[in-house]
Amino acid sequence: MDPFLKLQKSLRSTKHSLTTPRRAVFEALRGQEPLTIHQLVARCPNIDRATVYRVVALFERLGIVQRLQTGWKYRLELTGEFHEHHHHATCLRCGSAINLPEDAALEARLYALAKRHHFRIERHQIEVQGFCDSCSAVRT
Amino acid sequence: MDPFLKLQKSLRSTKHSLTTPRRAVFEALRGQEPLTIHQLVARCPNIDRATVYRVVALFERLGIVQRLQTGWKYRLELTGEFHEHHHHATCLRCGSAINLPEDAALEARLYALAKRHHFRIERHQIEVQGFCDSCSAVRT
DNA sequence: TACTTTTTTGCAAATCTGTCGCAATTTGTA
DNA sequence: TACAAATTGCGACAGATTTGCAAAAAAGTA
Repeated sequence: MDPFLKLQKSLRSTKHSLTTPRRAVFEALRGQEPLTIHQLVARCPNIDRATVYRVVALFERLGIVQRLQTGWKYRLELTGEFHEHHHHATCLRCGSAINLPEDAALEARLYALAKRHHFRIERHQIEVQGFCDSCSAVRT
Repeated sequence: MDPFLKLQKSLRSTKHSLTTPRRAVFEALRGQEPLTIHQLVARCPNIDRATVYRVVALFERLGIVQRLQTGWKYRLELTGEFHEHHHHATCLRCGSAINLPEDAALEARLYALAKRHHFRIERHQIEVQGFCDSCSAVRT
């Protein structure tokens, strides 16, 4: 389903409207990499900083956006519903970030683990740090 | 090995001393759940906010502490070396954070996935959001 | 369409967070 | 104990995030 329609639907069903600022934030986040709030504000021209914060808060509440801790500062990105779900692997040596695709069996185990602890998962993120192919070689 | 001795060793080997503030921060973080910086400061009586920030920065550099994104604000906790490794589940409704224990099979799958992508994992974190037992009930 | 009601937004002010310089205090060492 | 180096507390600050409120935009209704 088209992410845009999904956004509309998600807003409608919670009695919110699809306004210009909300559309702008959504578009800005559709790019490849997760953005810092600073970058996000920069990519939403003519939209007040306070409004961007308010839209992000709304989107987080609706499960449209999630924040990740990448090193020092957090970054924002669309959740799996609006963006292909994947995991993030960051190289400790060169700093590059690659995406690891979803793995159904892995997710299944995670859900089972949570269930054993009476927790119902709605979303999840997996972050790994290590060495990418080329840096693995260099590091000996 | 006793976590405390480990801390001493870690500090010594990098020419840092085990001072009162550092001991206090370490103790505060040994509790069950990860703490927000605000909670951490509150649990270190008579220790200046700036000092707590400085200790946390030092501990992060030494790999003693790591920061997690649990919902809205980040939280701090001891790394696997000083604390048993586990995953975090944050309730979207009440905001509480619980720990899910390590699951060997799950980790194995994650490592295998990374290996298929030529990435060598050194560390990882898994964060899940959803509803805790009591909030699951309320939400119906 | 014209009018009313409800949501959103922009702006400015207020509040938090995290950082920095520096003098005073504590720790390590001989 | 005395000296040198490391660490802390305090006050001041820059940047991040939130809030109140009036204006603007969107939704609902006749």
